[in-house]
Amino acid sequence: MSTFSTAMNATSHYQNPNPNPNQAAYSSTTTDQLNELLDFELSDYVAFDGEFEEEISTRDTAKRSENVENNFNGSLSSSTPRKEKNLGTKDEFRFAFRTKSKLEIMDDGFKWRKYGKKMVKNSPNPRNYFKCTSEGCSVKKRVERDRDDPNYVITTYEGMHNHQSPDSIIHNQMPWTLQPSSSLQ
DNA sequence: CGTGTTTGACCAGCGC
DNA sequence: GCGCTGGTCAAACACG
Repeated sequence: MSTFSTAMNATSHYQNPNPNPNQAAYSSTTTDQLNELLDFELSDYVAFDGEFEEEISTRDTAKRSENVENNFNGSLSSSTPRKEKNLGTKDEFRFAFRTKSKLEIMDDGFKWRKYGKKMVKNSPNPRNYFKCTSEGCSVKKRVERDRDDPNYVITTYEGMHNHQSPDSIIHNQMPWTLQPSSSLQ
């Protein structure tokens, strides 16, 4: 495992979970503020570079601690590491975080098109696959419920947006503001 | 009719 | 080589 960061408990400095280099930093909003605005809790997020490709959801069940509340806490690696297929370039950015939400679909300001849904091993919950619908933007995200705690939703972003969030342009809001979206599914 | 979702089929990587 | 698994495709479908 190489570099990754867990910053959930650090509400003071907060990185943009939406890997978009076009976006400015929005340091003025805290998770508390978000939690008030939104009906979910951004409980954990993990950014990892190209070398750290192990998926959260592939954590070995047998190795799982009963203390789920520790979240990932730097121990995301699975005991059965599975080499993932090349993401195209090693520069491909991946980013996962976990939110406490009743809704699986977060409106993060970008427009997503669902292109797949799959039951995955070791999880009773299906995984949903989304692509950014913006032309020329190949960012993908995966959304699934935490098998340990169905109250949590695990979202994994893959790639960088090459455009601005339509929502941030129109409403000048945080481009990565995650909002439960009742309009989707 | 246009847009987005659903879902079964298909493909590639990996372990045995 | 074969089976398992995760990821993607695309036709069919639903909905406004």
